[in-house]
Amino acid sequence: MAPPQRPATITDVAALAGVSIATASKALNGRGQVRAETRRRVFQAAEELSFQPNALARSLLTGQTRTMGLLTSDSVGRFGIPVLLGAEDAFGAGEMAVLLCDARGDSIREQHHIRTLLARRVDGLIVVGESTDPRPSISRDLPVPVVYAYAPSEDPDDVSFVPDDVDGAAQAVRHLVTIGRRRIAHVTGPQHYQAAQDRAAGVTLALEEAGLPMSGGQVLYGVWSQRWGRQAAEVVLRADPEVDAVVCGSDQIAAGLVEAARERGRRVPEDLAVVGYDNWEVLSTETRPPLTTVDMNLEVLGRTAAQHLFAAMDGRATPGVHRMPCRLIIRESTV
Amino acid sequence: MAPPQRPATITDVAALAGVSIATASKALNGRGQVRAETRRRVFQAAEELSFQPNALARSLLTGQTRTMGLLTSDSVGRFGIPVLLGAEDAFGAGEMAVLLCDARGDSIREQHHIRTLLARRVDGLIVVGESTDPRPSISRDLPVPVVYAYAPSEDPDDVSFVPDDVDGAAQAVRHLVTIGRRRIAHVTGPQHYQAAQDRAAGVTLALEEAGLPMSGGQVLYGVWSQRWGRQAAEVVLRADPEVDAVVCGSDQIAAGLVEAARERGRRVPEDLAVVGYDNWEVLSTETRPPLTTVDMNLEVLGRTAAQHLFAAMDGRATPGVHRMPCRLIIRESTV
DNA sequence: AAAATGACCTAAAAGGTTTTCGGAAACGTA
DNA sequence: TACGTTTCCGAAAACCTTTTAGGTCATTTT
Repeated sequence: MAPPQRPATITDVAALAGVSIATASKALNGRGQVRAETRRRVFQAAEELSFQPNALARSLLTGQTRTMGLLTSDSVGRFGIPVLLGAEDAFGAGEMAVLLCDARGDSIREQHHIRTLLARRVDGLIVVGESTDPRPSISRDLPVPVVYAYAPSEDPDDVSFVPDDVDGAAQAVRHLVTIGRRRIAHVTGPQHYQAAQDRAAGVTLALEEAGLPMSGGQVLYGVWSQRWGRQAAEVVLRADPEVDAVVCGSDQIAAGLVEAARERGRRVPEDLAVVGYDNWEVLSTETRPPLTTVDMNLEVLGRTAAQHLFAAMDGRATPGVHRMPCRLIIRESTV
Repeated sequence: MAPPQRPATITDVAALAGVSIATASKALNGRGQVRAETRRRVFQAAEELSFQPNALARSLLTGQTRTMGLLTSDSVGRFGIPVLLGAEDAFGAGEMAVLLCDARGDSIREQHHIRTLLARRVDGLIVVGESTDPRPSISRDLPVPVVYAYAPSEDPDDVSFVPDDVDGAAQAVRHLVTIGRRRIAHVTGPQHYQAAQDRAAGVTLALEEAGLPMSGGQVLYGVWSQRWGRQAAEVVLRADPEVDAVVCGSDQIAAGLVEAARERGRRVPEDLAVVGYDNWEVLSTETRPPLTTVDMNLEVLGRTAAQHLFAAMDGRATPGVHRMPCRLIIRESTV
């Protein structure tokens, strides 16, 4: 009556069904020759004992743990989560488990995590960065495949997935051109960020395509904050009072810029169209008006990285930096 | 010369050191009697082969995986992450690993995750909710201890850790009273949320303590958005034009309320002091002015939950709902 | 009737580690 | 020399599952 303290093993099942261990295993896994009646008995016994095969024993034997390590350097949140969800989707639901480690930007801690993950015999590793700046490779001498997401590896022989920021920013500009804007400025984060450089490159490229100058004559680098967005509004408006659109390097910057621009009497989007970046919904849908913004499709990126890790575990890896397309989300901040 | 394809086992180490497997194991783990010279030889062999004990085999034998499952129902982010970090801290760095599962609010998926986590023989489970509303217990008949964080279990025999929202909101009001505010309103989320009720109760309690009425006569329930904060600003100002402070149920509401109040000519904090809730830094430090807000200490909560899980794994559980203190972060939105 | 086939099942090995128990030296004591 | 003690080490069991290589029996073929 009382549920067994020790979980049931296949030995218990076999005993209850009156067969050998081997037969029980084959019946449960649908392998080998086993009579229908026998199979039924085994299943019934397993049911009765609520038997759950011990994944450790199985893994020890097969050499496959069906577990991947997810190594993040940021505090997981912003980029780690979409990768996690994507990874869960990529392998059939619950097939694969994810061991999560946060190195908190400390490479000693990272090394330590790598060691314990390997001791647990994970089948593969996904390394998620906190920015798109290239990071040192960890793949040297590792016995399992590694895929880098968001932050690419410095080693071109590794497999990396990053958002195509150049194209994302270019899409934003093309959209603004389409709706008739001609004096377009660009406000973004610190110049030393790859993301800031890429997005600036995309803006520049698309402006050249359209034969337009950059309003204010140059990209405005700053920090990734709302505060800088507010400051930048003044700079932009002073440099070119006729400016009719701004592409921002992040939704935070855009939110600040919109707020400050409205206070200075510019209507958004009528006088000034504004585009953000990240589609961070808590910001981009709550500003007034809601922001047109570039979505980096992080869930798709995460899922793709996971799928690729799966492929790499089968020995089918395609090295290099893969740039994943972004998509423009059009809301009311651009007509 | 070439590094071995197959990772080294203790058998390899023992062979290289010229001892038996048992001796090698004892030497490496510092157990049993083994001569210093022998121990040295074993360690050297292990080093040379960069031996890393197979955690699967060890777990299979000892019955301890040093792994816990973290089961979230929201999309991990907002509440799951602090708990994860706290959990990592609670067990010595890297001692314990965390298997992360997101049920995405689907109880079928949750059941499935529980099964696979048990099959992997996790030592314990932490269940993280997305609101403080009580949730169904999963502890019935589980062979491992379970601790609930943020959302308590409906079963009072389970162990739950939740923020003390009543006291958190009361702290906010007491602070406002201290700085001389006398007409205090409360704007919060949907009434059916436990969090909204608790915070409203805390505000009411503290107002009664101070012998003050609630500005507007009643709590304003709405939704947890910035948009509602903006609407609520008008309601509050119309209901009591002399209102001098508002306690908000979330930073999002507070951000919207501050923005709208300023547009209607009220200076914050001179004319109207505003307190948020959550200390969601991306919002609370970036508004103008930065928000005084209630921090739920989620990392402490997570760490405590993890420590308690550790205790429960040793059979020392203290059932019940534990309310963890919040702390008021004072910034410029209150004088 | 003997041999071959096929259907169904089982014993045993393998995977890597820890632990228990006993054995073998080396040494001191009577 | 015989015996007890201490110190160190090794054989083997245990954890639980999957798979391989046979083995047994009934049925069909020659």
